[in-house]
Amino acid sequence: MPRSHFPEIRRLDLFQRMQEDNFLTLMRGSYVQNFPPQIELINEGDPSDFLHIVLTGSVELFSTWNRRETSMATVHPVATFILAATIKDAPYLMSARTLEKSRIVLVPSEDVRAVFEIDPLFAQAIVTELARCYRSVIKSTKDLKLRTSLERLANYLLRRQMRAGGGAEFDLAIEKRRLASFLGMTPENLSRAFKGLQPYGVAVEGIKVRISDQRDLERFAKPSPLIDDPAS
Amino acid sequence: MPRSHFPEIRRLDLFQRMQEDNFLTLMRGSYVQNFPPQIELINEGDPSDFLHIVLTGSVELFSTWNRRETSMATVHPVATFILAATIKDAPYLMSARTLEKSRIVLVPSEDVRAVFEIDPLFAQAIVTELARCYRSVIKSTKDLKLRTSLERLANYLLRRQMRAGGGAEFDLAIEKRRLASFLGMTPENLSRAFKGLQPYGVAVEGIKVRISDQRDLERFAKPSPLIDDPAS
DNA sequence: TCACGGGATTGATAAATATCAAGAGAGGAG
DNA sequence: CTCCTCTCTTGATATTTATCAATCCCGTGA
Repeated sequence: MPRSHFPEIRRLDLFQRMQEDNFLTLMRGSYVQNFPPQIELINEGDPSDFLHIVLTGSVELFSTWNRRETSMATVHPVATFILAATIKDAPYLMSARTLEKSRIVLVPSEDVRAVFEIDPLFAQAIVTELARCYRSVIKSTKDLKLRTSLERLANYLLRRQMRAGGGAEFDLAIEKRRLASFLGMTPENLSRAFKGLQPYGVAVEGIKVRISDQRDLERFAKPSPLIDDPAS
Repeated sequence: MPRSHFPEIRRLDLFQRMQEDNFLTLMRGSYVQNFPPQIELINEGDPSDFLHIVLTGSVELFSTWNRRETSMATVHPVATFILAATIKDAPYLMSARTLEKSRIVLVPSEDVRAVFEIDPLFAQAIVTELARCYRSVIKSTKDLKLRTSLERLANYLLRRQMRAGGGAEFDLAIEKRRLASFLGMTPENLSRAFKGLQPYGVAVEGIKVRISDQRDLERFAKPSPLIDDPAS
């Protein structure tokens, strides 16, 4: 594990405030690996041997049941995933695959748990991170249960727009088929949903989205900080 | 806050291993209150002033958006709720109302955060609890996205059955209208879903459920520990 | 340049789910 | 005990969403 990666990892909320020697302990046991696209890193149900950190590329978290599959989240650099399983020493609940060529750090779960027990600041960061993740999933559940697919898409676009800087034009971050799955619908329906948002001033061409009437779309989408604000 | 309640609270995973004086600090600042049924304890969006503990009765966690409402969970004694908001000092994401006459302990969030910072065993318990909650919501998301309403009901019944001891006959724990909302469907559809499970050996009469052909129902429901096992 | 392959779109149809309206049943209050 | 209320159920219908099949589009690589 080359030291050159330490700074960007150290900068993560999770590792920022922990003791230096504990951080080094974690890094010593870790290793970096490059993966091609579409590689399955994790299979749900497997024991959680590693905490993963995405350095470059991107990773999709997804789940399957009875030959169906659904996209749960996409992880972009630099971020960790599968923290809860690591902490609980429980099987992964989601699978993970690379979407593009990706550089991933693997931190042995055992080490994470060991350091967690002796480093109060690390423990605190873990609590904060878990609470953030928990709240984020609750928001997504509310999104799923309280909104129609059209409303979900509208709010997704507004969130994306915000994250892209707030301009009228921005790019979809992920493939449409994946977006469809993430939003809990079929690709066909996503196409139709995009059309359904045209009357509210949404135009899509490839991965380019243009919101021509912000006010109108917001009046339809009715975004709420208790569902759509990732910070709250 | 009468000392008589200390033991049952102390027995909760969250408080079991923490230092005695810290526990007493928390209890000193807390108070118990009795609420009639159908009282709104918490309104989503409010600042999280208290960690709540249900001593008796039961509490429904629910969320609303755009005049729609959905049931998120039911909390039975003895258990805490709204831990994540308390820890993050962030607004509640869910509302809470009593379902019956209930005795609730209110622990000032400030105290919880303060003790959390000085008591490693308490911090550890919080991590475990948050990880458990997180995983439980992930399971519920998978349930929602990967299964039809009929499949969700079937698996819900199997989970209930398990929790009730595994016998062929058991009681529904909650009202059907609430169950419908919890499962993400309308009460009308829940009625039809129960009928739809008759061919698999499910009979319902009021709150009594009877599973006459366990094997058959399981073959249809295809329960998975990664969705349905609360312990995993 | 052109064929290839995979995602995206479109249309037609089917299935799932919600809505609306009415009626049945059960439990609580007086 | 009886009425009243509220939930639950049922049927009819509408809406939403999925499925299937065909075609389009676009980037890739020979």
